[in-house]
Amino acid sequence: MVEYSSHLDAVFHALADPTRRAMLGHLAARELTIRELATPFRMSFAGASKHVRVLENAGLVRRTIRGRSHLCRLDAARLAEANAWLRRYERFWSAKLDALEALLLEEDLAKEDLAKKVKE
Amino acid sequence: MVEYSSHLDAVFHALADPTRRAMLGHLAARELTIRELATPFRMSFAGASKHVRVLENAGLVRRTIRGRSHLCRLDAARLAEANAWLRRYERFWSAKLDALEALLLEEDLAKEDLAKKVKE
DNA sequence: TGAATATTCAACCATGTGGTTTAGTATAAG
DNA sequence: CTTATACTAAACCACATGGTTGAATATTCA
Repeated sequence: MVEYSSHLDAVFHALADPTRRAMLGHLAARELTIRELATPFRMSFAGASKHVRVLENAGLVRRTIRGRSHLCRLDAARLAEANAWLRRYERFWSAKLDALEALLLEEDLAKEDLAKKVKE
Repeated sequence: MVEYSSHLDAVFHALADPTRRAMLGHLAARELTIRELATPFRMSFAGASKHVRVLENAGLVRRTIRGRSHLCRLDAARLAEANAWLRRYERFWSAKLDALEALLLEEDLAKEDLAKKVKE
């Protein structure tokens, strides 16, 4: 097991993987079992289970064992810590906030286009 | 060199190391050369230089070569992107639960899943 | 010119990471 | 009791990471 000197090490490491970020996204909707978390991904169940463990070790996910199922729920406290760290640099980007908002808007529009494409 | 599917992969990975976070902290005060960035740390100069490279590849630092010195400055745009990602979970740590925000988050997640499907 | 400085590059090492497969442990259901 | 389900554990693999050292390159200074 890796020892982290700061929560931020573990949290940012956990967030640096798209599978794990997507898992957090799904947990934002509701609590999910390991199997439910694993299903959307094209990887072995054991592999997905290891990703959940990384999220759990980073304190981003809490697990409740209920019978043979492990129910996972999001715990956002560590996300708040990461956000607090990032916000210390806010003055460096707030000057260009309009540009960022424009960029995010464009990304949203791109996603909408993708949604349209899939429907077709 | 690692290929990242999203900026967030590279940015969060860069932030997951305390040396690199400290370097960003120093760059928040003023522009610094590689040597100035390296000095505070108990590691070889080449080692520190590699950390700067990671920050640069993540788009967090811009380099200007000036004679034999490489001047580095913070570029916060990618930090803003990371912050924007984190803030989508804000409702989970800020007590106020805004129904509209929750709805928007769920919509965003649906779009992301679609984007992933299209990539595959 | 020659020496010192600032930096990268290349090779190397130990350990970490994301992934797999196979086996093992509980628990639930027939 | 037996079988299916949910999950972890362990062993393994290829490759990335963080670190080192030593040599190479470019620039400045005396």
